[in-house]
Amino acid sequence: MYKILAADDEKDVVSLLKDYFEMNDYLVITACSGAEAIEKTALGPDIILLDVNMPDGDGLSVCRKIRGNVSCPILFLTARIEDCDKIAGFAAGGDDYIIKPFSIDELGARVSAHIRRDHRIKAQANVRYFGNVTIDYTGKTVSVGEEILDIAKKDFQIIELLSVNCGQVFDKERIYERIWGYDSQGDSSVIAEHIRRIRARLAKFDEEYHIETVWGMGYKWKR
Amino acid sequence: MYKILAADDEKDVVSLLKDYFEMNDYLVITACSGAEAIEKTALGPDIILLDVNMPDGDGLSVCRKIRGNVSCPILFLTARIEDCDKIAGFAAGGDDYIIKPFSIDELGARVSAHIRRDHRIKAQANVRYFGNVTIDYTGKTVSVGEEILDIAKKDFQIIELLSVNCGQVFDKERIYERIWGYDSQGDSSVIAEHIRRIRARLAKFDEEYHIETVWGMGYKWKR
DNA sequence: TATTATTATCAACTTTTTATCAACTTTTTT
DNA sequence: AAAAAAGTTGATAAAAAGTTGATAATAATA
Repeated sequence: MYKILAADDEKDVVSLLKDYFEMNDYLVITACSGAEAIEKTALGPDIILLDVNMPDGDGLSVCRKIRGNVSCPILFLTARIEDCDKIAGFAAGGDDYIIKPFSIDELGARVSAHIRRDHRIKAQANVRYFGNVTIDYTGKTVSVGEEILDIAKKDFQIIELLSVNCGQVFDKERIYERIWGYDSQGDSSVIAEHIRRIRARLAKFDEEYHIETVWGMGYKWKR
Repeated sequence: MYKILAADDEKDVVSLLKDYFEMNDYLVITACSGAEAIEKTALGPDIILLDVNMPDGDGLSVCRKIRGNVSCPILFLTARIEDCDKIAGFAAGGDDYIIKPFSIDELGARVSAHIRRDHRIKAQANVRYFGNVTIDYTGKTVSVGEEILDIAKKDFQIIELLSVNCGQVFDKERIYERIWGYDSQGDSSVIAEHIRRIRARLAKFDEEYHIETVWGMGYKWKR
């Protein structure tokens, strides 16, 4: 299930987008201001629909901050053709824009195309090596030396989150948000348990721990 | 404007790459041998396209020298599928490979994806250096030389507050407000104790004090 | 120099956070 | 439907962090 972050200050537009995409099995995160949009990038959307003219701050500075947080494609929504040049100048490789009023199906088609393209690109070159441990993000496997470990889905997701952002500390709430979804209310012991199992699996073949506890702050992946 | 270093002994390939990427607003640096490629890493490319089978020296030793010079992603070009394993074994985190013959647009897409990803990662790494002391605000670590110190949460928060606002004096109440929160009622000896522990940890490996007492006023971080 | 206010140090103590385990529920596979 | 695997929960143990108060040391001031 793909996550869409839809940011627009017009409530009508947001709710239209929400209804439409939820009907099509997307998970929709909404934001009604630039600031809110920037915050919610933390939830790791697969694509961002972004109105370029929101009241707080000028559009492009919001974009720039968002670009700093995520690498997913951004689809800019604009009511003014004049903005297109500015957008084009700003947009990164995978980005695109659409002019209001737009056909919702047209938007839907583009969204799905962009997500697929982005995932395809990201699916390439998708193994990393951490000492003895090899993680294949495409094949969803973790191996120590020649040995391929049995890693359950949630466990793999945690490994993925931490190892991709190697060295960065994630507290339990953050982990919960990213993997279970932002609205679930996390029990910290759930994560502790998953971490324990991951460590147990890794330790069986590798003396390295890889997931390090940072007391009071969370966990991080060590290479 | 991004810099690409394109290294291949086949002139045709090099000029194809040069034309294509210059058309797409990249600055292209070319090299026709391993030695030349190593030299030109000094120009600080954002990505390196590297043919693994160049005549001078074996491919991987060239790679290794390049890796020693730069931290940007390397995209290996290879004509032989057999090489892929070797490459995979050598490649660092952000690297990738593509097999000849390749679609130039596919290559273009990957190059742009890799550059963006690499820049994003580098922008995230949030470290500062104070003499011997390195503070990683993302990884929540403080190190003196090679030695990573154990710093507890509150201690780290104090270090963070002071070092980010290096040179500025914070009295104890201010520190309390910022770290414990406005409503908590601070005991000055609590902070004194934390400061003591921080100093003890730093002093173990570094003669520098870094946290300076300003009599009657508070504490400040000295670089 | 004596006095006072401020800061430093230490060790005992309390609280918070994490680890571990076993039982249980849910989901997936056979 | 049964079996197996994955995921969740709560109780308890263990570890680490945080706090406190008594006392010593230090700097500023009279």
